[in-house]
Amino acid sequence: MPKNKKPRGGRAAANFEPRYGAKKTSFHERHRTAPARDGARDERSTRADAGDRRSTAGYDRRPGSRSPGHRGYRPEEAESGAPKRRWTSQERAGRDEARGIRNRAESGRREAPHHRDDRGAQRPTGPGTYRDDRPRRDDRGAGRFDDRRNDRGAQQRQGFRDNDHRDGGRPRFDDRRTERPRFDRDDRPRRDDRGAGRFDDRRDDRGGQQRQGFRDDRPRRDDRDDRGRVNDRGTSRPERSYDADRARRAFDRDRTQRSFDGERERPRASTGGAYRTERPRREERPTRSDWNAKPKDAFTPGDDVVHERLEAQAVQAVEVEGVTFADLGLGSNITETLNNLGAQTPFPIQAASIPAVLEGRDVLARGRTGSGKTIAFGAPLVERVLQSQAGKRREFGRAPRAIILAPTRELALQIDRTIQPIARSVGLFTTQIYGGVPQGRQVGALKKGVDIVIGTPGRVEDLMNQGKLDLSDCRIAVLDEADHMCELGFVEPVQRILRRTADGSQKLLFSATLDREVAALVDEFLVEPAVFEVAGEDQESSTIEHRVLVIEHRDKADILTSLVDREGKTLVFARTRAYAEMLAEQFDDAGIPAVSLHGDLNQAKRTRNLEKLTSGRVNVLVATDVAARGIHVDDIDLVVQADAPDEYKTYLHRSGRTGRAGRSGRVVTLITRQRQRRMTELLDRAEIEAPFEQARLDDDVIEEIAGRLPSAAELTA
DNA sequence: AAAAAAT
Repeated sequence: MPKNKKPRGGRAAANFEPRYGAKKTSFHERHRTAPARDGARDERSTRADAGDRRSTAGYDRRPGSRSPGHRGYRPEEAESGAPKRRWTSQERAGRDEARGIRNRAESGRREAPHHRDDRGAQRPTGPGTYRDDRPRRDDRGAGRFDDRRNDRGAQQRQGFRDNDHRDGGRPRFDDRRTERPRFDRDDRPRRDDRGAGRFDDRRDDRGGQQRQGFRDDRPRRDDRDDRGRVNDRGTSRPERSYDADRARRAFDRDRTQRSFDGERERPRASTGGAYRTERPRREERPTRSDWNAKPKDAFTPGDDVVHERLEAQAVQAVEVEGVTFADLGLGSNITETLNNLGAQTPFPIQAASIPAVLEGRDVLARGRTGSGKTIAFGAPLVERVLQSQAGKRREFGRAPRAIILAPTRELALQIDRTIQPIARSVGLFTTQIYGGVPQGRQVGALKKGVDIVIGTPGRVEDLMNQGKLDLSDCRIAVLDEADHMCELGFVEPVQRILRRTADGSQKLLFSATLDREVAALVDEFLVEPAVFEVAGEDQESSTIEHRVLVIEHRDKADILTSLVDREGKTLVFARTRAYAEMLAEQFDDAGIPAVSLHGDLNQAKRTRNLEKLTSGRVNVLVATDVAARGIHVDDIDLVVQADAPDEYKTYLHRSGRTGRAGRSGRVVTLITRQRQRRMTELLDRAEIEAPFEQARLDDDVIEEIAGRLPSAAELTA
């Protein structure tokens, strides 16, 4: 029902006093209806309006209907009250469901709709008890993150050594695009899986699996590819003329700008050559005469091999020994701050990307979150902003010079906690721009003037559109978790934001699983990017132990409780918010303090719950994939996947929450028999070796994983 | 399915 059809005002209001879904009434509305009521009742009713209208509506006209302790107790309701107090179908459903749950025993007595009841109806069914009206867990204790910076720095750096991602050694980028003149750009058709693993001489076979997996995971892309190929041959060009035009315009502008952008001093042929492939690629592709008609210099040689050169650009840890941050070109204030953050000497990804960023180049880098990646882009970003402002006064209300985008609010917060001290050490200001909190403070900061914005796409775009955030002077844009930011739903806001940054702005794309998914952005926004990754970040050198438990679905709830009933910090991943919430309550009911983290919680609670795990006030956090990427909590020694992920990348990111800082970590994934095949394929794609074990509730495996029994290895040792 | 704006 459209809102404006709601009965309102005058007689209508008098007859329908408990209005459907009308939770709030304005002062004016209430007083417009006043004449239709009798005085005394009106006064009460108005007071009631200020509270929960629905819970009192319709009851107040009969004396004695609100006797204490019997809220909603109304024996006469059936005769006189019912016609006026209609329930929405949702309420009715909730009531019926609730009655069912209570075996109808109490249905006569408790008729008032409890709001929680209808939630119960929607909750996922699962083993284990689940009571809706039970008082919620205690959420007292506001969490603050602030003072952990120093620790974090150190841990981040150490974490560098562990293996966030499996695909570390493999170039995933498709170079196909490079054969196409940039003017003829359609982002989509370029992506093609073929050859994804081809350059991986170590595992040809793997490559094959990977490619397949790539398709399986993303049918959407396949569609595009298929369509794209058709388009490439010019048969259905008009189909996407709109997109193509838009992209082309943006591109052309960008391109022109950059070609003559002396200030950026982009290395062209010379450095580009360093990233050039020696062997011709794409032999499986037919020649496109229409493309060849384009001028050769429409695209640079460096472009066509960025992706392929990934592996060759892998930075070896040895190569950076003895190098200091100062050597890389960072100023003394920044260097000192990095030291205070626990970063004495650069790690490979930093050693590689810092000079490139300082040169003004666009950069693509793979490096796990919390591995020094934040510093890898953050420190040179601060340095560059500083240089670009050298000699200038920092004006009140100046527009930001750099923006960093992250996929979740928690990650944006975390990035700011690392970058803010670096920025402040040279007198620059950062601010967080993300949703779920009032705009006031953020806008206030922008008004005063901020140099570096760190945020999530939604609020950034919101403020942009409100005219409160001006990115036109933004010379550097960073995408953290760039591949994720290129997924459906994210990529469009991100593109719109990037388009509003200064012409020719420098782009930095970072992720632990950087793959061809970023091609759309790379094609539009990056110019001769330098591509880096860290050698040796593979699963063989990982400190993470992976296991898969094949279980009966009916045992799942109890097995989960059993797994989580342990000493160390445990992070449980669930696929949906509702299930995450349910599991947290289930654990709590079982006497294991647990909190949840997902998008149904308000931001205060999200922040607080995460902090509870960080601080150790609870040991169990049940989260959706909101926590899969970037979230850095020390000492998580067990990751439980209550639901198996659908994508290998998700598996890698989730499991990367443990095994940090060289510590050991365990990842256990619960699946049912039917899922074994899919799981095998996923693990293949991720190049993870994990034994599958049948497990029942009281099996030793579970005790062992939870750490209540020594493992076989520990026994023999 | 989740995330990312608020209403």
